[in-house]
Amino acid sequence: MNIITQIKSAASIAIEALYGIQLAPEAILINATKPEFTGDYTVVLFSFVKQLKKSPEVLGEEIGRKLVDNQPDLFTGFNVIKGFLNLTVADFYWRTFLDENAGNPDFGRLPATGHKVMVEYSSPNTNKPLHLGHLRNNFLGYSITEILKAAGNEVFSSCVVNDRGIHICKSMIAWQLFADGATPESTHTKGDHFVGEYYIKFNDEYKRQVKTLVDDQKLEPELAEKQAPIMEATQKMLLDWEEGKPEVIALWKKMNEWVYAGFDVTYAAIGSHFDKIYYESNTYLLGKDLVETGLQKQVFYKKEDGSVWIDLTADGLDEKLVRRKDGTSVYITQDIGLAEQKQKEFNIDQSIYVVGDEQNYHFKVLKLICQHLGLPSADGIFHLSYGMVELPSGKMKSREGTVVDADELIADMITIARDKTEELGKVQDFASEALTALYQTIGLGALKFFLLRVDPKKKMMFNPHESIDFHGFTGPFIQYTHARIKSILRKVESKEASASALPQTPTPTAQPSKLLKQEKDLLVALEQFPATIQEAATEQDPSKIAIYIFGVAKLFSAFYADLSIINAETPEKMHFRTELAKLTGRVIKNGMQLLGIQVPEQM
RNA sequence: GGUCUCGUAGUUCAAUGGAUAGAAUAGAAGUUUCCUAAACUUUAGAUACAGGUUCGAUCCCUGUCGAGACCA
Repeated sequence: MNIITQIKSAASIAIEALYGIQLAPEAILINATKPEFTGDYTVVLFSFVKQLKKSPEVLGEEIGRKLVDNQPDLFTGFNVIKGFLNLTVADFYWRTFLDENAGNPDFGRLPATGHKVMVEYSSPNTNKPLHLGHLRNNFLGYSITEILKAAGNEVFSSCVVNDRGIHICKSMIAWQLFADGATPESTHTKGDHFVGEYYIKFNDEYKRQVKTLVDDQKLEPELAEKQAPIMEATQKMLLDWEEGKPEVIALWKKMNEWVYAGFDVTYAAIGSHFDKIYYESNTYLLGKDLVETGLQKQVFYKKEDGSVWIDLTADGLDEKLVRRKDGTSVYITQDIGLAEQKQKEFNIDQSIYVVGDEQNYHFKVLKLICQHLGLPSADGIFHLSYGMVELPSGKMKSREGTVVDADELIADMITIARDKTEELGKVQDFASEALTALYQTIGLGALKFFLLRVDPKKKMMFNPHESIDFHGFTGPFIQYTHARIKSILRKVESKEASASALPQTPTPTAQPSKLLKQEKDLLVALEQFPATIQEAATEQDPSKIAIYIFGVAKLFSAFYADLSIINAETPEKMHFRTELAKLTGRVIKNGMQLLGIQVPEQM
């Protein structure tokens, strides 16, 4: 039981003893005490002033006195300022906490909940390479998967590959027209980039054809867009694909393979991993049966033209089409089918979709329809909606060439990491493979941390020239802190090794000294790790972890600047601080792991 | 037009209705005989505007202005 929970229940017991009124511990508000006041944690008294009919000052005095009297080994002092009861938690508590957890490699991990969760993320199109927006998606998806695991859930990650449809056909047509048999191998191009180039070629040619039709044949723009020969050919190819025409299918498979080979490289670099991959070419017909079920259950209704709809006006939305009059299904039908499939396949309680916030409406509708249909997992559908990554020039637009390519960005980050590291000149003793790995760790660490440190729900700004820093609230700062801790621990180890060669003198069990501010601040923060994981899992927000770990690293740096570990005043202090450094290093490592970021032993 | 989201230091981000609104960076000033200065310390700087609810509002409600997304 963590300290905040203990304070809540202790306060609840004290209040009942004093006033005979039962307050649920959860109803008591506990905050960390602000640094300008004495104490560690603060009970906010205002909320029960009315119920207990006493002034906040009197309440504070009485409750504070009772707490200290009841549990002198937990509370060693209190003071009341306005409506705030500041409590000082005993050194004994913090020392015990350290003793109990310094040797636990899984510190922070919560007990199993028995819940099964699926996290769907990444979901790329097979007609172009990944960009900065995908990176936010991938990092979030990976991180939330790790966080939910750490919070005790069984988690499956999945990815839905959008491998069919008109946009794929565009790349295919352009390849037929312009490639002259070129392949990624023959051009030494990464497969996804190779296919992406033909998607761009399609758009260029298409634009040209539309312009010609408008200028020369005076067609209306809308008509020209439909009648452009390249577009007509693409539409025909889509029909051929749906009919399974062998040469179209063969081309489609070949180009998709190129793209997957490219994606694999990127996924390996960023560490994305999926337990299950769904391909839309396999799943796009799912949900057709559910339309019939919905009609039978009268959740859906048929219009005169034969199209099928659901009326969501009672839920504050509008009417939504679920099957066209020609019998073809729409996007959402497939998603309903896939939701059902996931539930059947994995028996999940919760299904999380990491998808951009432009689809907020879509997922609201999806969940409502599943609920109306009575699908077992419907209430567990959760849209982890994240904001767009914006550039100083505005929104990224592939048509305008303002997308930040994922592979290029990653390569740039690694180069910057290399340059900065070489500048500092601390890694002469590294082997060259170790250096390569280090640059990758630092470069990706900087990028991942930058994208994960802000609330996913909010849109964020990325300035390619300024955003990535290696100082302050960044991944590399935290990695550096970890490297320093490891360095100290190595030194302590070698010191102990040489000391143990000498005859042992039994160390007298000295009375533990009073905790210094730097030591206690760090301990108080470390104790919050499990609670922070719980919070990040509940709110599905990795930024909670990022902010927390940064705070820990900063406290360690302050501690490190003021107090020596190896040359501590007494052996008892040296041992205590070594354990403290060990646990700090572990929290940093485990916490960064939840963000998908590695930490080096040395940098 | 309808629905929704967002406006916080120069900039990028925090803040379950609680104390004097926190960080980082950029700015100013310091710290290296001592465990890695990618660090530490000090300093200055912000809630778009106008009302309302509350003991207390960045947070809840209404309106105005501004940015964005979605649905037609």
